[in-house]
Amino acid sequence: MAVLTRKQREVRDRESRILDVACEMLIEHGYHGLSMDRIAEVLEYSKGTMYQHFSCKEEIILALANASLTDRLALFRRAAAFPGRPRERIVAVGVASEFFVRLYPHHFRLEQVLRLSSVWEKTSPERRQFMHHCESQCVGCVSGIVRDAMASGDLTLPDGATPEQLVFGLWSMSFGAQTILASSTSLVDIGIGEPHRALALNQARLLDGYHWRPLSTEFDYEVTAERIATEWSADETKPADSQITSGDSTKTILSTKPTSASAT
Amino acid sequence: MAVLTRKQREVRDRESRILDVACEMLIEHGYHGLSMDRIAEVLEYSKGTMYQHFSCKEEIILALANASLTDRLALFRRAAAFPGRPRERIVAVGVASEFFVRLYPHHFRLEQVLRLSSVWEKTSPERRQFMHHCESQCVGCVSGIVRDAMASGDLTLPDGATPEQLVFGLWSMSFGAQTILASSTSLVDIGIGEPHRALALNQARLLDGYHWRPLSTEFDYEVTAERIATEWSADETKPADSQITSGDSTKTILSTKPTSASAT
DNA sequence: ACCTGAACACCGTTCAAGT
DNA sequence: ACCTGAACACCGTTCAAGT
Repeated sequence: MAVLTRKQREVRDRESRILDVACEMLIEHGYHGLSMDRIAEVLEYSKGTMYQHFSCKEEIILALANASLTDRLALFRRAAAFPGRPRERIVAVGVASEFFVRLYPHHFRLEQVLRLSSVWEKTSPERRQFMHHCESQCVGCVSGIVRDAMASGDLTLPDGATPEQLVFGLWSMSFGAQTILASSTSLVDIGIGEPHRALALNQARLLDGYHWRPLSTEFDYEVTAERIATEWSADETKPADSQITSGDSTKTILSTKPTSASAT
Repeated sequence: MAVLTRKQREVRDRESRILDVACEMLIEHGYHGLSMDRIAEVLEYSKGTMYQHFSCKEEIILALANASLTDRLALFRRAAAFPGRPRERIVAVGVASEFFVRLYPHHFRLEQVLRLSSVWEKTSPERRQFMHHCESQCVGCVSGIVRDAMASGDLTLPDGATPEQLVFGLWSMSFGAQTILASSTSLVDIGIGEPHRALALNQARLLDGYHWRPLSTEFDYEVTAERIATEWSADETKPADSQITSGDSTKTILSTKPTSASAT
């Protein structure tokens, strides 16, 4: 294996330190609080040096998002590998999503910023492609489960409907709920006390609407979700030092090692 | 009624002209393309004058969003007043949403920007409150229909579930789909050819999951949707001059006048 | 009373000059 | 070869000076 030179190590470390500081700034002061000036000032580099790592401010944001998305993909893959009936595996994906937002509470704010066309257009094709790769792989994970369900007879899609359409339903609902949630508009005064639970229940209803067996009225998926959650939580060892620098910090949860067998 | 002085008229006209130009800039060049400098330059006002109308750039964006939201509320109210069974009225709300995105294709980009905490925090309480008013009224429209369905026996919510939870499901799915759609990430290569149709079908499945009668398998809501759409389209007279200046331009569609009776 | 535009503080980005 | 920081163009916002 290639051993990095001292120089290369320095460069890599500096890059991760830039990302760490940028992430903190974004969490603390939002999009407008993130400035190249201030990152350079905190790290005591010159402004010019920043541009050797990232060609523009937007690239930093996309790099941060890609870091979280990599871990999300790992979580989704682990969920898809959950041993159980397809609908239980979908529940596992839901749990994975919840873990993800807990692990990266700031991620949805990154996505919000990146979805602004004036931001997106400034990013590099390479990083964009990586992001799309993660996204389509995540979609692929879920639509794979859908196909398994169809193969096993648990699910029969109506004429004209595709697995992707169903996945789009789950995705848009989850994405919408998380975005509404993240942007602080107090949901409580609209009457939603537990948004995460509300999301899970609505997703279950959507799948019921597709007649995906066993229906949520025939099987208690909430206990499945809790079992998966406690199982995965047990794998969380130490909270770890930094979120961005080393993907290692959360490696334990992200591995796809087999979990205990599930009830039918 | 109070007749405006010449001065007052001038001020009001100037304000609407500022909003018009700002809207164009946002559509054309995105968030970063909107600058106080350039608005002032186009309208040949001084930068200082801008701040007599809007205390900051973000206020302009929120004012634009409030203008569209006012019309959305009118559309939702008209939809809620649709004469038919509750589930048909929900379909009418869906059609209203589609009309809304056609009328204000830029609106979701405004919301995206406003949901950035660093933007939102700079806006005035008055305008924020107006936005929340519109939002909660829209939610209220829909949850009213849900309650009607419960009263008429078309819908029985499971223990612990609230009308608001169901509305949250519809809302998050719609919001998520529109946002994903608006931010250009080509959905086609994920396998979603007609996103709007996919959204409508998924919403129908969600309501089916709640056992809201008649189920989409028992009744063809697509023809209901088409009937409402053509009916409303007939009311669209002239395309009108400006979107923002006069709410009058779209008044015809937005009125809540009774429509023709619906099939059971 | 209203409007102006110079002035200020802060951006992102570049690049000639250093080491 | 790499790093620096002055310089540039462009922001949003303010406010003393005008009319």
